[in-house]
Amino acid sequence: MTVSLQDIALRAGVSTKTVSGALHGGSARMAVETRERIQKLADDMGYVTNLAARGTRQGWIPLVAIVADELITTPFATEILRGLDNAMQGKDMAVIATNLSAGRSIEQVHAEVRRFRPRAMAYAAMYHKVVALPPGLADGFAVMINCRDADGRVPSLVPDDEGAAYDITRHLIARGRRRIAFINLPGLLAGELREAGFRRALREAGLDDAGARVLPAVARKTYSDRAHSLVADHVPMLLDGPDSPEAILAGNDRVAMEIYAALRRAGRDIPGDVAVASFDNQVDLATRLDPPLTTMALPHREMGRLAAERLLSDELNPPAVQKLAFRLVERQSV
Amino acid sequence: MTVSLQDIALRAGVSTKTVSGALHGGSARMAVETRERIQKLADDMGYVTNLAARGTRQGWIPLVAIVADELITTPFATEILRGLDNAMQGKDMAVIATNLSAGRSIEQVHAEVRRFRPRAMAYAAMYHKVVALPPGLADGFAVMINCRDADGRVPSLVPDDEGAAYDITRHLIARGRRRIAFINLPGLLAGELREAGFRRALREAGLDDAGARVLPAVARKTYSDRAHSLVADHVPMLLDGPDSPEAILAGNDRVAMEIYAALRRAGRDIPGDVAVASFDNQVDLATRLDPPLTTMALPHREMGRLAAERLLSDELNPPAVQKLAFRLVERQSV
DNA sequence: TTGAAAGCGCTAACAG
DNA sequence: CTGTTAGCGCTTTCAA
Repeated sequence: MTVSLQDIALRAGVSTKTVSGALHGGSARMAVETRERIQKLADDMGYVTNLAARGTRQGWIPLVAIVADELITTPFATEILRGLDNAMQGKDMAVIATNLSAGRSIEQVHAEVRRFRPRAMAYAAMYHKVVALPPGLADGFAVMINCRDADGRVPSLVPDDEGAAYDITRHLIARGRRRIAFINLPGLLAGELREAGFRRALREAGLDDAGARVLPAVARKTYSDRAHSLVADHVPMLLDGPDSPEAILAGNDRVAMEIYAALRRAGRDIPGDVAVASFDNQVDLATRLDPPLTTMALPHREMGRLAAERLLSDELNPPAVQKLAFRLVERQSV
Repeated sequence: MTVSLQDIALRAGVSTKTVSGALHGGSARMAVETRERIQKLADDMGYVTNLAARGTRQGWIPLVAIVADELITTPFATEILRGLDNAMQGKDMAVIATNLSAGRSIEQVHAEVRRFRPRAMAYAAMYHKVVALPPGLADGFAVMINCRDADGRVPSLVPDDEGAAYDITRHLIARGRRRIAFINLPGLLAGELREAGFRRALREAGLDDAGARVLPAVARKTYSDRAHSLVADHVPMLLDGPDSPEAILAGNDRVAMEIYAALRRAGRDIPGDVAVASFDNQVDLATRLDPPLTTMALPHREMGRLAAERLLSDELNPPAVQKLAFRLVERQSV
């Protein structure tokens, strides 16, 4: 049924080794005539390399595995995978992604995936977080994406949330806004870091960071898309209170969208009365809001790209935690 | 370094066959005592099955491959993959997905992927479309997802666009709306089918389908997210013209979002003055619009689930083209 | 119930 | 420059 090197060798009247060399043997010196004859023959016979067989010899299959903490379900994950995929193009590596869902521990999934003998594995998280990797797995992953190992033993790629909040806040200040409120994502590492960056920017600008209003976007302890939103309560409260804000910073673009609706209901103009800025750059949304939303784009693509590098390199002393900068995408809401 | 069956056999003082049987041999009869002793030993020694090696023997690796027409980049793709992934859970199958990007032909990618000796392959498209599979590949794919083979030789799973448009239009009519406009997606099979369903529903209700207004959402020949939108022009024109519509059907949720903005600018209430309905159910968006959007959810998850079934079955005469129903998600815009 | 040996398709090492 | 041989880790006969 399927044709093997041996079959070709038989037909060509040479040894399997010769065929192997002719087809895969890189720059091995060999009569050009023979090589071409064999390549033609292989083509005609419909030969397809058997990577599984090669794998037994090499000890690994040209496969890179991502163990994802629910990651694959989010639109952002696709950006990470895209970055990875692009970087893998031409490297002759396939990407295999597994979700860490429903009652499967990291160890279990790690072991399951390892059976395929991938070249390397990465761990990826949906939200920026700290992950406590089980002891035995310290060197089971070549890199952690969008998260970092609690023990700091595995090289990590994380977004620089603190810096991003600092940057966007400075941007708002530079545009003349001084009273800035922040409707943040509660219970998330990203939110915590962003609050720090927000306050640092205020302090540096000589604004009162002690009095700064940082409010949670939802009623739950931890932000979730489905949790009951508080935006519709917060915004009128902010507008009617003392020191009505000149700008509102949103925890993400969906929150920003709700802020738009609330401001509109209150009859305020964006950005005339109140500027709005945010984090994520969920393109579908941000470009279609009216006015289009100024927001900090997460470095997802970049993470994927760097992860690919790390996965393919054999470097011994990779950097521990690498913080990746967001990108300010200026539209018309500021 | 890595421990093999032989290593265990040596330590246990039995043959490799015995170890193989003990660890993977299903219900093969064997001294329970021996089996348990070996399993324990394997565990202690940190044994991990080598699927590549097993693969040489079986002829395939427990892997299912998706060749995707740009698919992975869209949020909907994740739904298909999720459905697939869920269905594969417990089947001990991994999913490997490859993009068909930048100058790589279907044949090329198919051959590349086949080298891994996957159990089966599927072809998936981003938009509902007809794909002309190269002659040789007719049985290279076990199933086509979100598209169908031009020659109808490969079993296909496609969304029932015609039926969905029919259903949502009937829904609008049932809610008392008679003058309905449709801002559709030009140049796409989905749009074509939906227009047919839309018109069928109008005809059946005794409404004038000849005079029905079906307008393209963008200026380009083929719809794209980035093409220049015509919504802001169409909506006022419709409202100010004769027979101002009581409902507007949108080609997708993003278009619906723009319709919301245009109606708001014109001072119309949704759904008081004009009802809005749509296709996609892009949850982030649809639930957050004000009012939340009534829309037809695409059967992506279902496609993934059914694809998994087809990929794992050896059935000889699978159904040719299977149309999957959308699901009406009622919110407050109608 | 267990063991020995062959073979899956490939590549690496060593001869010729 | 090409051929022979051995072996990767596993499963599958066929014997014991």
